[in-house]
Amino acid sequence: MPQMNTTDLTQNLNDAQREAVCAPACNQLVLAGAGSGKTRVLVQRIGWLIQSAEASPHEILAVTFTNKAAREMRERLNEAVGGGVGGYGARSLWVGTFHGLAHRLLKMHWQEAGLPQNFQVLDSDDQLRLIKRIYQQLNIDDSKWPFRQAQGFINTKKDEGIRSQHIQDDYSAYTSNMRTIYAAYEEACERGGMVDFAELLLRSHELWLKSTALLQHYQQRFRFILVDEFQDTNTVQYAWLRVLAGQSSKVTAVGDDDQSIYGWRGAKIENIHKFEKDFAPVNVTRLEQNYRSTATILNAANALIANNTDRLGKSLWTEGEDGEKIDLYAAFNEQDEARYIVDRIQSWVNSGRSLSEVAILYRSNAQSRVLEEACIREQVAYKIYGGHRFYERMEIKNALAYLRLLLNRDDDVAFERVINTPTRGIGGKSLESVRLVAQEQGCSLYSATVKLVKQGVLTARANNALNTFLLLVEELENITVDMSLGDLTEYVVKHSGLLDFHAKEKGEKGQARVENLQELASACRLFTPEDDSVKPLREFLDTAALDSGDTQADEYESAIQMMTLHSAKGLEFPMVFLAGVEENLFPHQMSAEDPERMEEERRLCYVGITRAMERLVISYAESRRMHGKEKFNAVSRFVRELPSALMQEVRIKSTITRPTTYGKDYGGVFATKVSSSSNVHASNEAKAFITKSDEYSGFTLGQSVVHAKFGEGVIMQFEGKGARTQVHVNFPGLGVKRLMLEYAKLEPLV
DNA sequence: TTTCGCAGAATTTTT
DNA sequence: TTCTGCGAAA
Repeated sequence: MPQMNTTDLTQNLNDAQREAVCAPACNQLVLAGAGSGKTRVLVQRIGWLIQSAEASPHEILAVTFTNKAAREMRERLNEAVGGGVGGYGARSLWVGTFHGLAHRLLKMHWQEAGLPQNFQVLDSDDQLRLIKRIYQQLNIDDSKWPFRQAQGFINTKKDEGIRSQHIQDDYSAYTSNMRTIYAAYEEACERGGMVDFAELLLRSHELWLKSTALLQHYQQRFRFILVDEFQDTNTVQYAWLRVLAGQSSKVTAVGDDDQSIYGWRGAKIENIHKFEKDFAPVNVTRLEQNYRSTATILNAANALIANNTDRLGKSLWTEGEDGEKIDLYAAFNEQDEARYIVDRIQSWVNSGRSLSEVAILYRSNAQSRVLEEACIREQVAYKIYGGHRFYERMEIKNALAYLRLLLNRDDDVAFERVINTPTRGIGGKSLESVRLVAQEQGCSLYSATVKLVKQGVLTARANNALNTFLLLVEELENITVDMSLGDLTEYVVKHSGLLDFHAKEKGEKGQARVENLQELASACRLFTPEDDSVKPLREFLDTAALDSGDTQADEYESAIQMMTLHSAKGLEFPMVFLAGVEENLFPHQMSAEDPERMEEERRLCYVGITRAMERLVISYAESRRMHGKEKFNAVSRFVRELPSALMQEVRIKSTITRPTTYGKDYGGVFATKVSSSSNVHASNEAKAFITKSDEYSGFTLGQSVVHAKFGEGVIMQFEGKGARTQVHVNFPGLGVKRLMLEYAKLEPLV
């Protein structure tokens, strides 16, 4: 194995980075600004510990927040330290997410943790279903107490380390109701051997406290603990860490208070402050030199975030160039905004740059649609992140539920999911009887069904349907018992009837679902079990529960990336568009009242700006369709907080390129574009214009037109189709006029 | 039991 | 606008 020496490891670091990497064994807090080489420091710190013989890999624990970050860290460690021959390298060192590590511990020590060996991890969807069932059981009115409220309540409490019996009675109906639901939920999880995300953490924290011997073992083992994204830790995670670290382990916390954007998920930004006290003495290092963005972008980000209070204080700087100013575009509406953005992207491509260097970031997913449509129109390849993750898709969850049932008949959540999927004539009535028996006998739904069928008290039809289901599950297990994981899954998907069921769904949906189910089977074939003490299926299901499955994302495809600001954290792009930067949207309306949430919105904006390496374009729409209604929002306060010296407003007429088209009704000639942003895409555009002109009879949004009476104006919106098309035209000085296109006699202004 | 249609709601989402 | 969930009809 090639041995790297210590100088090699540190020679490419700046002073602050080196200080963090080469600090003697101590507790350290690394405040790492955006783009300051955070991951690198983390990896090199571990490398340094090992190479300076401070620690063996076996004694190091590295914690991240996402599977992706964990994977990346592992890869980079393998490069830096070596893959782990004879337990020396990165393999014997624990790297994982809080949840992943907690899961691993609970798997290893299930007895001490009071869990069945084959406990099942519930994702939030499973959790919600379980809660709904509990409502039925307890006869609670969900119009008064929404399901989501109960789910939020339970998760928040668990995140704070509070179990149902610890909840103080404040004699309010709310608290007593929620406590009852929480308690029933805990009981249901206990009975079914189910553990939700928050429970993984809480349970393993309790495991530390309950089993001193175990705790001591791990305390002695993990002499060095490193935590990434420390600003995102919640109360249990912090407590877990603190207990594990004990008196002697050294903790390195890396984070950025300015990038804390998950407060609404229980993340406690205060944990950074607490860390300094609880782990004193703490060596604090600030990484402020940025290797990502231009000085202009950084200065804008600094100016923005300076409006927040209670910061630990950090100011990014770069040795690099000032770069271009930040463009600000005021769009007429969201359509115009999308068109402008796509237009800019085309110029970017025409100047020889790549699509994959571009990202469009927005506050909420609903914004993606218009952008997506604009991309389709102009034939710009795009990829949207977010939405449903692979393992959360309905068809996949259905398939997994069958698989879960094969391993554990008592998995009530899985049972409920597939008892009538595909529909087999088991409706609410039959299910109700099953639930009743289960409740009376304190057994799972599956065994209740078995009992019920034996008794034969139901109608012949219901009895028959239930029995068919039981037989199906048994048969699936018997036949697949010796199959490989891939064959097993394929068999189950097919013979459970799921494949046909989803294939029958109308539209392209069915097709997509079938493809996803096939994708699942191939994921199973590719799956390599690591632990031969358990069935591969068991291991696969565990992985699926904790992994969102975004691994297969084809990263190398040349396409622009569209995502929410939240999912952009940790990424960087040469060209970034921040779209929809308007009051009520960003900052979001729902954060308007609470100053703390407003600061979080500002941090979100800070995250967005600092994603950009070279170019940043901010846009907002003067009018925007939201929830089907036309809204007029002011430009975001965040824009006003950026120094105007760093900005340039894009002038509509001079900068933006606007195609003029004449539809079929006007002679069937497609005029070429007035200005010159693209030749390459000309044919595509012509194609796109056919649909456009059909819709708009030859006019396009944002186009300048002349009206006989009102004079010159700009088209802001179309309404309706064909002869009944209405146009909204903004005439400077006169305001927006709604006109019937047929009678308005508008002339295009070239 | 299933399916269809209408009313009502509608951030962000690492695990 | 678009999705979800529930109630009424087939």
